[in-house]
Amino acid sequence: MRQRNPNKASVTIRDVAKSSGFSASTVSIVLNNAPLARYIPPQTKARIQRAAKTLGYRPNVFAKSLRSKRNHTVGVMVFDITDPYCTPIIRGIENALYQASYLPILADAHNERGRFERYLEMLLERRIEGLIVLANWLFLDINLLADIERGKIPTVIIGRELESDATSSVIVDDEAGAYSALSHLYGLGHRKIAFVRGPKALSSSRARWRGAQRFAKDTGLELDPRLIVDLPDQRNPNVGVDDACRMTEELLKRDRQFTALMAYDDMTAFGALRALARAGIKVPGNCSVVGFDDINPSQLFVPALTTIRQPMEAMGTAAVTIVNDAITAAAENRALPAVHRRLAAELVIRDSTRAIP
Amino acid sequence: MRQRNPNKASVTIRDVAKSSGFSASTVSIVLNNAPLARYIPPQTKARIQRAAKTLGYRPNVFAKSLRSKRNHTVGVMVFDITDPYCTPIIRGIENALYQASYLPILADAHNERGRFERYLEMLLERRIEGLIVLANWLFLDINLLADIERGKIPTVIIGRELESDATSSVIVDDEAGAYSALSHLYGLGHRKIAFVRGPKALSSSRARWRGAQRFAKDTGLELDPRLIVDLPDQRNPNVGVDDACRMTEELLKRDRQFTALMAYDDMTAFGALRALARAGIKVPGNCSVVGFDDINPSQLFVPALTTIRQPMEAMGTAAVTIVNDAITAAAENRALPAVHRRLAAELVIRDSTRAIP
DNA sequence: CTATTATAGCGAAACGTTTCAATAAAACAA
DNA sequence: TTGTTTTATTGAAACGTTTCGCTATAATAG
Repeated sequence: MRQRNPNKASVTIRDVAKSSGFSASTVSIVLNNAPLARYIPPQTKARIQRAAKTLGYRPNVFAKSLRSKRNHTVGVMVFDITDPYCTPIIRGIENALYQASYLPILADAHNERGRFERYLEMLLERRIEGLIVLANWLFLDINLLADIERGKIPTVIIGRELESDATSSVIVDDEAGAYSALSHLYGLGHRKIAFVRGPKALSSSRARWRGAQRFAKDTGLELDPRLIVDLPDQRNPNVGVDDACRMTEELLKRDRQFTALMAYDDMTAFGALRALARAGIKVPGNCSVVGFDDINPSQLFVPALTTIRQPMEAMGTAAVTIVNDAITAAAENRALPAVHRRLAAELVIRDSTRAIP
Repeated sequence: MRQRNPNKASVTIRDVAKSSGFSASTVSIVLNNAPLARYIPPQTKARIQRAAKTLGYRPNVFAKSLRSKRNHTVGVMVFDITDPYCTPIIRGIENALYQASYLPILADAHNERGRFERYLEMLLERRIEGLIVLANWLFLDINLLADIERGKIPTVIIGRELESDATSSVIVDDEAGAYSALSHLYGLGHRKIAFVRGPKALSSSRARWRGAQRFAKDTGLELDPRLIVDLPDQRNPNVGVDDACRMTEELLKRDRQFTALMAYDDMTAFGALRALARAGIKVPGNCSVVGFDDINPSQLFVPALTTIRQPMEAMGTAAVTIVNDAITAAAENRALPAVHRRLAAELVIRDSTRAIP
């Protein structure tokens, strides 16, 4: 049914050649502005361009890629796109890729290892030129690393630093962020401070706690172990808020006074806010609360949440820069060592914290 | 530098052929389980499979697509990925595409027409097999439609129904949703109800208002024009909350009693909640609030927001189903008329509404 | 006037597949 | 026996590009 000439779907470079009166080679050279285009007189160029335009010529990417081995495509592997933390990072990635004329292929692992692997396979088959992994949630096993390295594709991991530093990474300075969060509370006069820490398995959780400890040591602030609770090591980010609410209630039951609460992240803070509201404790009147991340809902909340902002869009941009450099390096056959960027987090003061009267 | 044989990058089908002792044709037939594979004895198949596996053969998608004109890729054009309304829909799309072994190419128009067009061009160049447009925010001009139809690619629009119904669509039943929202408030005994309506330019805003009017007519409820305000026709969804807050304050200044407020959407509701909190009005104690959409933050809010849930994930799935059907229809050269799906929205009762004492 | 170089363009090969048409052996029918 | 069908495999062409090497003319140098 679908013969060649009769209803030929798309116009090829040879059609342009025929129509303009030049050869396919010349057309290719002109249209790509290849080095040899230097020798081609403007008149010819113009004729070819015109022909291409009137025919509506659209080069076939597959044919192109088949020869050039390039396809201007980057894989973006997310662990859970539903996580509000993800979205601004994706925005940053998307925007930077757009500037560089790359297109992102999106893969969402749904926090499942098997899915991650299947997607990785699909992406490699597609011959993506680079890969950005957004490790926004737990358990990035060691051998996942092996999976990635097998691909020999320029890769950046956002939100996690791998043990072997062969793979580039972009992370935020959790420790310094937590340090400044606690410092903020301390500056407002708070001394009895409760902590809802993140799951122990998360490296970011450990780093943030280190920051808090460091601040405490630097200033002689005492961290009361009875005011510290931990979120369980579980994998479903959606119930994180419920967990946080529960842990905060647990904390309240201990019946130990505190005037401020530092949450592992904004989601945790939301849970804490709910628990406090239920207990009739006013925020920030009776208790200040500080979060971490500055995800989108935080500014909407009543009261708007004081938090440590991760520069998420910048993280996405940074990742693209790294991957882009790696791609061009590879194209020129130069080796390029892995890059590790650690971005600063920034305190954003809103309505959920207040000085002690 | 990069000669052919020496450091040949990837293993081709001919390598498998050589290694297994059969021809490239046979290898292709076996590996794709083509019709002719019927004649190939299991032994041969096994040998070929084994060779392919040990060599780590990965078929080159470009070469494949070059012949078959198929690439198992679908464009997903979003108008603003930052909008929390988007994420669950994207999740639905991604998941459904994954089931069908398609990969999504993500494009975010940032609400800019120029960017939309550039992306559309890039996607068409990529020969995407289908296109899903997520029109989550304003101004989808008529001629955008022309742009899309020019591509002759199976397309679905989510969140908007185009005037010419040549393009398939998936929308939610805004009118019925608003009807049930108002019905809920009415059922709780509310009679003095304020409205913060959406921008007039948005068709969904008009539809929701129609739903409210219909309910009012059906029950004889009186809609006081002095309790109705409109969000301005503007294009930045991020300041939507501020606008809503301002409009609600405007409403409060009018000094007319109301016991409930129906917001255009959840974002608007957040703004209203803020204004009410500032005015010292307790929700739901002194005033009930109902939103629309059920975006992620709504359940986190204190008080958790009563709202009309859009089945966003299902909308994404539905879009993929439509596009998938269209693609297979096109592959078989059958014409398929545009499909229009209207999904039901569902009332979710949480803590921001309460019966009148 | 001849040798060189710059300019202008083209033909053909190659990228890695899939598929059509052909071939050849084996199985079967007459 | 011969002729036909089924089974098993293959060579070659085609998909639409890009690029290498070649030719041919024009300009420049000696």
